[in-house]
Amino acid sequence: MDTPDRLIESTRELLWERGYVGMSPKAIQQRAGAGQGSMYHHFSGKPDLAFAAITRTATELRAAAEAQLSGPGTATERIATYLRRERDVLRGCPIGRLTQDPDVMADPALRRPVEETFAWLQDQLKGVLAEGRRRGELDAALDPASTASTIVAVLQGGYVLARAANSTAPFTQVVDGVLGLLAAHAASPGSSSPTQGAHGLCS
Amino acid sequence: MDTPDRLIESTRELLWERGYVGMSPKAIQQRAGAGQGSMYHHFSGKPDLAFAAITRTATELRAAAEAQLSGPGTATERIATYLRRERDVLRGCPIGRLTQDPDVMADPALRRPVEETFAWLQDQLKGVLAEGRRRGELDAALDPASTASTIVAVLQGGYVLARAANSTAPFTQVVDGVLGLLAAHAASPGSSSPTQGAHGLCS
DNA sequence: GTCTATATACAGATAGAC
DNA sequence: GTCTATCTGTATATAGAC
Repeated sequence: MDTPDRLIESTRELLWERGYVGMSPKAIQQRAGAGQGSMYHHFSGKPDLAFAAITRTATELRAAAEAQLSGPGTATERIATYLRRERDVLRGCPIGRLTQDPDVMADPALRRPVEETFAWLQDQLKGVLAEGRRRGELDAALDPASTASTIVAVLQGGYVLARAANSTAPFTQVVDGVLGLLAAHAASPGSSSPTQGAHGLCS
Repeated sequence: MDTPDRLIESTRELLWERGYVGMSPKAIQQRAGAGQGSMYHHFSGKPDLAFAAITRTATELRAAAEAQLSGPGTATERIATYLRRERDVLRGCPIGRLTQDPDVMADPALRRPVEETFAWLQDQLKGVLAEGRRRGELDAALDPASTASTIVAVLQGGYVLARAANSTAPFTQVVDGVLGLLAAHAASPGSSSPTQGAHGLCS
């Protein structure tokens, strides 16, 4: 790995652990084993490095989600694969945490990949759910868009609860819960769906 | 409001906006209209002030939740009142955001009120759900504990999605979604509940 | 109680030698 | 490309006068 790469990886880790505000250039350099001059030769400064780090993390996250969501199996199975893949639950979501970082949200360039990643993820899930519905795997009354949002919200909230409790248990619990809900919306063979309202997993 | 109070309020705001890591003593003083010496006379330093601020915020949050959850109405109605109360959605959750703050989570004294608030909230919701079930308002198969966790996760995830999108719409959407789910678990009059698994809102 | 002075370290770079 | 100054400002206090 060359120096720019090590600097980006170092920045990614620190961004995940401490956020943009809690990360100093010095810490980036030390973790990367690079000098001051080296860092400023390859990058214009902290925002530039953060941009490279965030976009790389976002790209990886998309690639992973895409792999799991486009694998074999029913819609529900693929979503289960995605939600249950191995995660560093107690470290939190490397993209979701940036949402709380005032300096990231204040900078349009840094903010954009965060916003786009969430939009993309919701859209992917929506696509999988819509496909499941078309194939007759899922209840025709289920709304793909709001269900997708709810799944992402449960995921992000699961991280928060896990960190608050310093335990992965709440994360596992809510993920199991949302998957159970999805299972409850499997189309009953031979019966066109009943159910009420127009909301998310319930609609 | 006396000087210590103004300092605590100032700290609460900064903690909410910028987090512990992003908040300096100088900023606290300026916002409170207090001098350096004054701040260090009343508080031993940044951690001491943060502790006062966090516990105050936690206390207020509990009082508000308790008021809404113990009001009149069915279990579902009270939870709807709680979830739909006015919130500064785009500012995020003042307690939940601390979960991402490395220096808060590393300090047991600062961490405890965060952990306890989430535990308390889940327990309150669990109580309301259990009561609703006892009264026959909710499906007997619904699990109060995991449903409570899911509700809190959706709430916290809703904040994340809202901040990512810079819009309150995703928050409203997921809150409506989870309330719709709860409505779908209203005990059907005269029919003992069907449904599958043992998970959260679905169980 | 509040103010001003002082202090050490770090943040976040820039400049120029090698 | 990398290293070593150098620089301005802030972080986070402590000390002592008033």
